Formats: sequence, structure tokens, C-alpha cells
Amino acid sequence: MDKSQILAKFSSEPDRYYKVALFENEGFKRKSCSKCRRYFWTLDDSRAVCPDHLENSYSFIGDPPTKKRFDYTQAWKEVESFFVNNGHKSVSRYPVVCRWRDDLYFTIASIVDFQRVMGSKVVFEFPANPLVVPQTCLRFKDIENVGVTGRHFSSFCMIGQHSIPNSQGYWKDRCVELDFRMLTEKFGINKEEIVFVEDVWAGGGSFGSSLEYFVRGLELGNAVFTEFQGELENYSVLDQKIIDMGAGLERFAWITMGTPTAYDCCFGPITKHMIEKIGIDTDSDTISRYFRAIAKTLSESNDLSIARKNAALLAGIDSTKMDKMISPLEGIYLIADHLRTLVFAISDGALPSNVGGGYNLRMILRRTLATIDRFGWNFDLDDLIDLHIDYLKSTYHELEGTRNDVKTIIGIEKERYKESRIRMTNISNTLRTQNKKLSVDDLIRLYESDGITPDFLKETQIISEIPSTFYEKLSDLHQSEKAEKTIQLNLDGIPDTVLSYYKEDPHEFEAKVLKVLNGKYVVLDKTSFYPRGGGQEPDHGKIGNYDVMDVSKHGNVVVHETKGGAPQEGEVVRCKIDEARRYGITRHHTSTHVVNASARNTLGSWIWQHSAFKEQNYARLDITHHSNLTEEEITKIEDFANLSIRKDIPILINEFDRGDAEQKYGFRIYQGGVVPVKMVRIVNIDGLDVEACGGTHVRKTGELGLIKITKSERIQDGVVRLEFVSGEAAIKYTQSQDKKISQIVKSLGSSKEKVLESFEHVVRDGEDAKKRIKQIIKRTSESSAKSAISQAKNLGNVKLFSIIEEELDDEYHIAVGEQAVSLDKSLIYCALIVKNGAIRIVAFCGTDAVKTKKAGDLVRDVSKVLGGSGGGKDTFGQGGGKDILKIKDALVAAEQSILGK
RNA sequence: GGGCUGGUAGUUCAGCGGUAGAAUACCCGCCUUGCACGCGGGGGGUCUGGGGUUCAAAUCCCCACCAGUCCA
Repeated sequence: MDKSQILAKFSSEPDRYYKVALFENEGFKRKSCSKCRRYFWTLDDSRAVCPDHLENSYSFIGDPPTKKRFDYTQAWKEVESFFVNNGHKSVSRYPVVCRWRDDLYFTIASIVDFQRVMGSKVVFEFPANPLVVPQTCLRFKDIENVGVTGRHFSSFCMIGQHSIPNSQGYWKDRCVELDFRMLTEKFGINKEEIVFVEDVWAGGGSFGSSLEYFVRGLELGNAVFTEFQGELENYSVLDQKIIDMGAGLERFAWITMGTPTAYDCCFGPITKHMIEKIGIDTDSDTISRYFRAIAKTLSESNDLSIARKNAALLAGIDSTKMDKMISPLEGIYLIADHLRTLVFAISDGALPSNVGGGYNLRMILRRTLATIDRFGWNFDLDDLIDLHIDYLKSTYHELEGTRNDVKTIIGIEKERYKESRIRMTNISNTLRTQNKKLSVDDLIRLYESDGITPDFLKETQIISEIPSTFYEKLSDLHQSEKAEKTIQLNLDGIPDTVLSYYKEDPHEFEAKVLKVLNGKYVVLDKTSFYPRGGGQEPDHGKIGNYDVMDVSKHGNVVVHETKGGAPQEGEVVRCKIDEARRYGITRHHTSTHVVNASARNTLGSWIWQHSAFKEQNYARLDITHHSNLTEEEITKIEDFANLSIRKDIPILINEFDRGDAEQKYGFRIYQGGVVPVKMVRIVNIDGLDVEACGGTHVRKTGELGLIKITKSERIQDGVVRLEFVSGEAAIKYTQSQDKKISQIVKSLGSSKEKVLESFEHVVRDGEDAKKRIKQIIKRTSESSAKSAISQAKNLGNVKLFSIIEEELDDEYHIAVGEQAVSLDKSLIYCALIVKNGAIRIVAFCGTDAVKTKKAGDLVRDVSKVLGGSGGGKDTFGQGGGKDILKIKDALVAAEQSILGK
């Protein structure tokens, strides 16, 4: 839907869409910008342009329009107390890793906290109404701007003011009134300074009007009134209207402090710490002038380097000062920003990697490290992390708990970065020695496969210029589409299946057949058959006389797939589920929760379930972890899991309202991904693990008996797969392992106690023997060569030594043959070696003999007789064939070939 | 989630169907009384693993594993 069309429509009826009570009461005037025609509301009679076209924009830098000064932390306290005093509930921030939405990696706006996807629809669930939340949001779109523009962040705090207009919540009038009062009462901003601009918002099938509020050209917030759905020509009012007011906390702090950039007042003591450590000159007048200027030049040009140049010109800063003052400052801001983003993301369980959202995190960490390197600074990242967390923890106490984990992960990533720098240098050195001209394709391959940018190659003078077609060609490469296919069954009009596996769960029951599709898909009125889902494999068993092969859930209807026919529709059938299978799957499912918790407890807070699979005889669990697991780590996890079994912990299963569960247990409950239902089933292994899970579980952990991890592998960067068995399957597994060892013991002729020693012995013997053979060949090759010469047969100008070898191998004859022809230049050495039911030919010709016959030709002739082929150089040839019966003929053929017959 | 690249001596890599190589490190000797220098000699490899094609595979094809990288 075209936003400008909606705006045109809404602005044509301002009384209906934009005029709130506040405008009436305070006497706001509606004006149209003399430059861009946009409509805005103001109390200042002299104002003729919208905030985008203001001449003195960003004049708050060095001259804040507020009576009070609040830094980042204080600014939130002020905002929070204002809204709480006005009937709002203050809600803690949600994780920046957006676990409750499949379509987002990170939380990008405060409203996302309360959006839940149900099928194709987005619904809103508010833990309170109205509410306010300090939501940390991550955005990587404008990453180039961070540190440079003075106002862009990779993560920022969005003050979310949200309300549903009902008996508790409010609608437009009160919203705008509150925002206005917050600015004037709390921050002491002059009424005349505040401008509201008419705008619209549209997305996800709904839309509505919005009012952005500005002070001195800086957008502080945007109140969106989501009100309609459908098309502009034909729309209806939503049954769930929402106020989504989002304001940047960083900007609130900035406008009250009037610092040169928003960074100066939002990272607490960290920027000051860095500036002091490197000792640069920070003349605040010059800096203020510069950042006021760049706000202006950026609105004129999107190109960052041009905007920078123009800003320097406008502020009267020469290039030396840019290099000595502005550039290092930009670097410091970038480091502070990126590191804060990493603190939040890693605390919330995200890991830097080369896939998924982790890629963005690796990118920003490497940008940080590269910046430190570029300036040759000596910052301790751990110190900077401490400074961030110390400053943030009064608002976000949870960060304290992951302080060390954040340091661990960043430390590991830093090492990886160092290694990759070394790799890059190695590759570029190799390229330099090769001195080959690199094509654009070469450059693209180097960039995509090895991460070596053309800029780096230019810097190290491997190439002189970056080809103009490089970026063009690069972007062409990344156009791919994906198709998805699911089998659709027509289940219209079939009532929801009664799910008895969540209730009394009878393993034998009678049910009525409601529908049979395609002769094998059976729908019953009720069922105990557990369908495939959440990584749990389905139950098998019998419906009437038919075997059940698969069970799946489509909406609220359970479909059973039978083999060899199906019962009649309308028939009442006796059903029986395979109990052994069910119990095996159940134990493996509970084990998965136990293993997950064990991994988290032994490895670190970054461990989350990535995906899982459970069947009767084994289970696997993919967890998010930075490195391959060591044997010790696996043992630790196993020990922890089995200790939990011995504790015989009860497993409590209860239904909760989704919002209540999130508030009570946090987002750790979403290990298995998003739960698309209003009521969630919480599986609580008391004191160990709490998850929202629809699977079947045992009553106490003691029932699991034993958990044995059978395998671990890294399936992709940041994800480790654990395979394990529990219960009966675990016993069977250890038994079968033991049997294998017995067999090895038997064939080694050893005992179980000494099996390892015997094995090592055998391996060492083999290695020693091989070395010995090499030495023997070396020492005896000369005398063997001499004996070959003496046995050789005269054939005209040359001598021929030929042999059929059935014991020694080609390696031996290559060594001896080479010796022999170097001792006697007229010798031809030809060995036919029988090996694995085939024949290999090795032939040498001395430098004199070559005049009569070339080794390559000889081999070609002989191998033809053996039904094979071969070739080689003048002095040395190899070949072979498979026709072992012709081996004598081959000897004759060799003679004839030499004699030229 | 979609791609790409690589895996050969302790290390860094070359070789890209025909006898597994270089540099460096290591060991021994000489020169030089020390150091990172020079000379000579030596040890060190199931070419990641498994299949296939071929007379012949480090080399070509397929699969797995390990590592690195780019993009959405």
C-alpha cells in the first residue's frame, strides 16, 4: 500500500485523523510546510517550515532547550516515573533476540514485544494496559552511519508507550496529551519548541495515522495509531486498535544535555574513559560546530563521505583536525556503540557466527576490532564491557548475571578475528609472490570465500585499483528464491479432534471415524495418538486392523495415516497405540529437556535449544554453542544429566496464559521455538528447566534411568549437535558397545583389561614394519640393481631385464629399476607386478637404451597385451592391465617391442 | 536459511591424472666462540576419511568430517 496516498487522504480530513484535544485546548495551529507541503501543528506563529527544512536544526547542540540535564540512565527514570504516575505499568525490557517471532532475529521495535504471530495474523498481547517499556532494539541497516552522524546507533532504547483503547487504556487524545506534558513538565521544554508532524504508518495489512514530534529538527518520538485494515479504497476498523508510541531514549538524553553527539551522553563514562586513555584533543566548540554541520549536510547528501567533507568545510575544520580530532572520535563512538549492542545480544543468548543473525554480531565485533587496530589503540575489551554493564545495570539488572559470559564469548571471537587476520595476510603474501593479474572474478571469489576485501588488497598494494564492476557484479550474485511445499489436505468442515493424550491418555480406546481421505488418511472424533510435532516423532499402533504409520496435526485436526487400507467412515473402531514406542519417545523427550539444561549449566548461559528430534531409540538435540565440544565437556554434561536423574525430580505440567508464562518464567520457555497458541503448556522440571512444550513427558526424572551421549558434532558455526540415548535404549547401546569391544579383544587375542595396550602395540608394529621395508629397499637396491644387470639378456644394442613379480610391490621395482639404469645406460628394466588380481608394469630405460626404445612406448605396447593401457616419459613408464592370464605373452611382447617387431 | 573456498611434512604452502615437493622449523656436522648468519647432511607424509571412474588418483566425480568466508 502506498503510504503517500494514505497520507494525502488522512491530511485531507485533519479534523477526523489528526486533530486531538490537546491541539484545540492549547491553540495549536495547523500549517503546511512552505518547502515540502507537509502538514504540521505548532504553537509558534512565525514557523513556516516543517522540522526537516529547519534552518537552525540541531541548534540544541551546545544550547539545550530544556531546563534540566538528564543523561541516558536518568532520562529513563524521568520518563518511567512520568508514565507510572499517569497510570502506566512499567514493564521490563524483552530480550533483543526475538524468540517469539520466527520472522525476526532481533527485536527491532518496542511494539514487537507484544506481537504474536498466529497463522498469518499478528495479534497483540499486552501484559498490562497501558504500559511503558524501555526496549533495547537492534538495527543493522544504517551501520555505516554509526559513530559518524552523531545520532545513529546499532542498538538503542526505544521508549514504548502502548495502549489499547478500552476501559483501562486510552486513545489519541490522551496519548498526545501525555507526550506533550512529558516534554514540557518533565523536561522543561518550551511549548513553542514542540512540533507535531502529520504522518501515516502501514504494515502487515493494517494502517493508521501517526504524529511525529520534533524539537529543533530532532525527531524525539512517533505516536502511531493503528486503526484500520484492508485497502485504502475499502477498509474497515480493526477490532483491536493499538497505540504504538516509540521514542528514542538516546535522543531524549541528547536534547537535554546538548552534547555534540548523542553518544556523549548515552554511554556513561565509557567514551570519556577512552578519550582520556588515548589522549586526544577534544575542543568542544569545534566538535559541536562539526556535528551541527553534519546534521545539515547529511540531509543534503546520502553519501557519507561527501557529507563528512561538506561538514568539515561548513564547520571550518581542516583535514589535519579531521584526522586528529573527528576521526578518532568517530572510532570511539563506534566502539562504544558496537560493544553495547554485543553486551545486550550476547546476554540474551545470541552468538556471533557466520549464519543467521549471528553474522551481524560478528560483523560489528570485527568492525570494532578493526577500528582499534586501525588507530593502534590499546583498549582492554573486558574493561570496556565492565564499564558498559556497570552503567547499564541500574536500568537492566539482568546484565550483571551474564557479565562473564559476555567476556568469554567476545574473547573467543577476538581470537578468531586475529586468526583470520593472519590468514588474510598469508593469502595476500602468496598472491604477491605469484604476481598474477587478478580478474574481477578472482576478486569476488577472494571476497566471498576468504573475506578478503578489495580495499585490503589495495592497501597491501596487491592491486592498484578496485575495478568499477566489482560491486555491481557482487550484488548480481545474491538473488535467489526459495520454494516451499507442504501437502495440503482438504479438511474443511471437519470438527476439531478431541485430544485425549493431554488428558487421561488411554492407550486403548474406541473412536468414531469421521473422514477418510485418499484411502489412507483417517480422521477420528478423538484420539490418543500423539502427532508429529515439536521434534517428537508420532505414535504408531492400530486403528481397527490397520497399522498406523504416521500421525500429523493440521490445525486442530489430527490425521492418522494407515497402511493397507482404512476403516469405513462412520464406523466405530477400536484403537491401540504402540506402548513401547510411546514410552521410548517419551523418555527421550524428557531427556532432551534434561540434556539441554545440563549443557546450559555446564557450558554457559548462551546455550539454547536450536532444534531437537526424539524417537523411540534415540534423540538428538542441537544447541547454540561457539565451539566444538571437548570430551571433557561431553562427560560433564552427561554427569550433570545423570545426577539430575538420580535426584528423581518431579515434572510438573500446567497450562498458563502465554503472557503470564512469559512474565513468570521469562523467554527461556521458548526453547523449542514459537508457540502459536494463547494458552501454553509449561513443562517444569522443578528447579532444573522450564519450557513451553506440547510433548509427552515422564512423571519424574528417575524414570529415565540413564542418559548416554553417543555423539557430538558441530553442524554449523554456532550450533553443536548432541546425540544421546536414554532408558532402555541407553542400556542396549552400552551392551552393543561392549559386544564390539569383546570382538576386538578376540581378534587381537588380548584381554579386556589390556585391549588398549594391545591395540596400540599392533598399530605401532605396522608402522615400524613399513619404515623397515623402506630402509631395506634403500640399502639393497644397489645390489639388486647389479644382479638385475648381470641377469639381463642382450637384445641387439640394448640389454633387457624383465621379471614377473608376485611378492614385492611396484615401489620396490621403481627404486631398483632407477638404480639399475643409472649404473648401466644400455639397460631396459621391465617389471610386471601382480597386484590385487591385476598387473602393473614399471619400465625404465637407460639413457643409451632410449635411442632404441622409449620406456613410455614400451609400456604402451606391453599393457595393450594385458588389456589395459599406460604411458610415460622416455626413461620411465608405468601402465598395467587386468588380463592376468596373458602375463607370459606380455613378456614376449616386451622383447618384440624392443626388437621393433 | 542460501552460497562459495580450502584440507598435502611440526608450520606456511606449491603440485592438480603418471617415481609426493619447496621454504621454514627440527636433528647432526662444519664455519663462526655466543645472537637471528653461511655451508653440508639427515629425520619427518595411509596427500582429512569413505566410496566411484582409471592400467594408474593427492590430482577427476560423489558422500561425510573439519576449518574459513560472503549474503539475506
